[in-house]
Amino acid sequence: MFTFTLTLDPALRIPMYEQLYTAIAGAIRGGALLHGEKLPSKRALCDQLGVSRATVETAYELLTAEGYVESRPRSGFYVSDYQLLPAWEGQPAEIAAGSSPVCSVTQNSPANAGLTDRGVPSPQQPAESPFSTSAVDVSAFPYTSWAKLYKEVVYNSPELLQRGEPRGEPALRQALSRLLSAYRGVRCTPEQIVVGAGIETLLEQLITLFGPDTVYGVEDPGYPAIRRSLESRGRSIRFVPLDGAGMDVEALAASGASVAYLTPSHQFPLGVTMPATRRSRLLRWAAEGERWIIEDDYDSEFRYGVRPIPSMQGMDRADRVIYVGTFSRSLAPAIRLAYMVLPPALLARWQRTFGRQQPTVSRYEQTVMARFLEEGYYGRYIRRVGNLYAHRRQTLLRELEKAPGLGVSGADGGIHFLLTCSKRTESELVSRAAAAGIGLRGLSEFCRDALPMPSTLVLGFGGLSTEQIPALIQALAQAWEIAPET
Amino acid sequence: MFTFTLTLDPALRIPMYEQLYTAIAGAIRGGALLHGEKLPSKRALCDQLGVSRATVETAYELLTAEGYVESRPRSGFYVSDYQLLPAWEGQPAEIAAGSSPVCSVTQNSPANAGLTDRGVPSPQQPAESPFSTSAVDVSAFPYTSWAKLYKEVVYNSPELLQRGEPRGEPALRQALSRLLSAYRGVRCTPEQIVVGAGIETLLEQLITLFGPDTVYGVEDPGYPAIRRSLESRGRSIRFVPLDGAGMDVEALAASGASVAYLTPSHQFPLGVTMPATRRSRLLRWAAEGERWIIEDDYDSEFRYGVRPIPSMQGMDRADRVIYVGTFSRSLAPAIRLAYMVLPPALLARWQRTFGRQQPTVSRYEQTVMARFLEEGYYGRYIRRVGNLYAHRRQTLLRELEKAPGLGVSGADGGIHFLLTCSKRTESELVSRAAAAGIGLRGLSEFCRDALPMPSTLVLGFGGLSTEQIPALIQALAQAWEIAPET
DNA sequence: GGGTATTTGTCCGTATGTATG
DNA sequence: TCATACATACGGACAAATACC
Repeated sequence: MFTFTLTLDPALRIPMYEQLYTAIAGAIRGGALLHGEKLPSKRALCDQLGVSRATVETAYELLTAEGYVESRPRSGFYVSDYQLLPAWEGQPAEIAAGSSPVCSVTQNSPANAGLTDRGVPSPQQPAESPFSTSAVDVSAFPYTSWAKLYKEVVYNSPELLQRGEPRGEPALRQALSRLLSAYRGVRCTPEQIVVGAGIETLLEQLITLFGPDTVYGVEDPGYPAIRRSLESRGRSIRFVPLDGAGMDVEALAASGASVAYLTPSHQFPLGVTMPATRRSRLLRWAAEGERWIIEDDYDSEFRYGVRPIPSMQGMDRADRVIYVGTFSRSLAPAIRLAYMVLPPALLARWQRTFGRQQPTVSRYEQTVMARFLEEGYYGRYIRRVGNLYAHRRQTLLRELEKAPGLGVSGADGGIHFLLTCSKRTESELVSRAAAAGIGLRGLSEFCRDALPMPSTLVLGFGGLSTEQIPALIQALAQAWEIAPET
Repeated sequence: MFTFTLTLDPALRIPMYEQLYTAIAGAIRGGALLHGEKLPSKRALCDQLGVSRATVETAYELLTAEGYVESRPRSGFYVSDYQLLPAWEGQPAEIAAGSSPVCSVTQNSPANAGLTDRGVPSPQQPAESPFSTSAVDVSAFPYTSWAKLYKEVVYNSPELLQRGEPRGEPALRQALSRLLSAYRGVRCTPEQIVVGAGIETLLEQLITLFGPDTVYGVEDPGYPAIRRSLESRGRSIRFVPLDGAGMDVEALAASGASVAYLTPSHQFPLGVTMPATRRSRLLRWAAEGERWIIEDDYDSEFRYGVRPIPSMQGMDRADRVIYVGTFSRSLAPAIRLAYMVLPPALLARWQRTFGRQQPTVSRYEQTVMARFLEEGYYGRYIRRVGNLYAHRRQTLLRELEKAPGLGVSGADGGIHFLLTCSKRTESELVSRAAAAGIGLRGLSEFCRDALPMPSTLVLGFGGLSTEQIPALIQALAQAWEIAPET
């Protein structure tokens, strides 16, 4: 493939074959085409340039005669070793001059040269913290099965290359509705399910559906990504405080918000599970008016020795809950596949607004995921990773118990929890850990107005390995000077 | 017994029988109701829903007419074999929205109420039109190579399961920048490229970046999907007329728009290629203020015997052009992979707003696409399909020449063109073709204020096979009564 | 790994415009 | 004015090489 632009202008006085010759010869001299590279075939190039084959042929003949390229019959033209060519410094000036406008090598235009990755603001998250809350263990990912399914799907489903259903593949939505009904008590038909490339994509759609004047109530502390999405769309946000049972309903009602974004099954970042009574009160709040609850069930797959509480969506009798879930945490962050369950009324709105757009997820990967679910791969994988996490979590908690003055909460499920150390302030905890080379995030980073618990950190264990845990915890204990004598 | 929830809301603007019809039809399509299952009896259902029997009867009649269910007299209504129904998925989105059962929910405005086909006794609407402008020939898709690459990528790149770069895989952006430079004269670094799941997704991001008060100028006639995206986001739209060279610059300037959405290389639907002079004037308009041009190059891969004009982005010296492209038309509609090239100033904004979100395209498929490009698969495939299209187009034009009074325009590139038949009005052309079983779309469907050419149709040939062309054209000529004596 | 359809360099006939005689 | 030659550009046909299944 050429990395430079070829433009022929028949209006010029220079014959086109000569323009072409000059451009390619210049590219070879300039190093844009290296020894051994294949030129486009005569037909490909004449099609691309919109000229006849003879034009290209004449140019290639010239190049061959000059020794720039070699013809390998019935195979193609290849750039010959320029080093062995006679020196070209003495080229006539007019040819060299003619070459520059025709063949512009556009590797790096000067205007853009200064704008690299470092020139723009990048996420401030510490590079690779072992306790990152977004890390996920993918070591057990069933590569073989996934690739095998993908291959089968590609081979056997040529129709998947054509346009798909906007909401997502019927087979996947069918599988999802079964999964959600069985494991999360979600009550829905496949019709109500919408698939999208990540929760952010789905949230974008919801924001559009709700219109510009909707006021959103979000958890404080809560998910920064949600706030960012709402802010970038210019929406009004109310930061609603939490208590030990989750979002404060009175505060929510007083806030004037009409859409509440919740993580009831394992609140992020506090980790509390919302009890049924609070859920009922929130549902009642929603049922009282044109109000909606977005239930983000981002990490319900992993529970440790506690009974799961069914989703709020399943308790809802007023059709005010939008259930949202994702495979990014249960399978792998790179799997951009999320889903939401829309109440009928919203579904109709969705159809009006997005019912003609193509889905944002590859039909191939949707179908692979459908089979991954239907054929039990997913269930087996979740159990396996769940055991990994359970073991890791147990090791972690046991090690943390050894150090005095540490408290753990929110560890009933998911892959993060809160760690409190009353002996130091939060910023001390963070900075001392950083000095020891361990990136940590304080709870206050997730708070807007409220700071419910002092000296608290948010620790993820999705990216840890069991072996490194004792050393890590000991390092932390030492950094915080709370280690027991060894 | 239904396994899904039926909720009728008399407060909605949609007639209750239609709500009922939509719910059941959707359930059948989605697979919640399977072949052979018995629907509740009319009496049972009307009692259960608290509606009159006439409501249920009308809904059941609709379902029967559409072929979803079959009435077995004195026994009940049974779900018919959905597999045997005409393929709904392949329908062009705009047609599907008007007539397909799922989307009829969305067509509930009084103005459109009469437009649904429930009054039509014919059991099914025309299958996908052979002349659909969104159809793409995927018969030559290299399944084996794609699957092989995917497998290799999955096996050899475990890191792809982790979070990726928000803009997209560096390898892909590198390959794209090379491709765009070589074939479209786009001047950019890989850093400026952003990858997303379809042009709509990228446009959504641009709409967010430009803020709520930006006024958009779109081509009239033009792309309905673009208007819909802008409308659903509540943006101000100005419909700017075209002349033979593309968008009217004076009208654009007078409209007060600050962002222009253009398809310069093969205007949709007119098919005209914007000449360099018009491009310069538009670029000057943009350079004069805080203005932007979105250059949608959806179609540029296929050209027939004409020299390509490099992209406007490549001519732009003021960094006001956002270049947008997609693989949905060149590879397959289901490949949800589009890209845009952001000018440095916009890139910084993009980073601030979206720089932390995960990309919307699977890292696996991104990497597969990168190798697909780098290793020459893409180039070979494009040439192959291009030859297919060229042959098909030639057959088509030759057949059309046989019939007197037909005029073709905009056929220099892409996979659609305009057909004019001065002997009849546009609606006559459409309705007579429909009566002959051939779905066609008139140019006026794409017009908002302007109707530049009378008696003109927009024909796509991506979904045709060469063999069927003569018969199809003959059928059209007969339907229009312009056939020469045989 | 083997079979087949496509691609590819090459050769060749043709058309058009221009210069020459 | 006409004939000839040449430069440039276009496209069909052939057999080997290659890509795809």
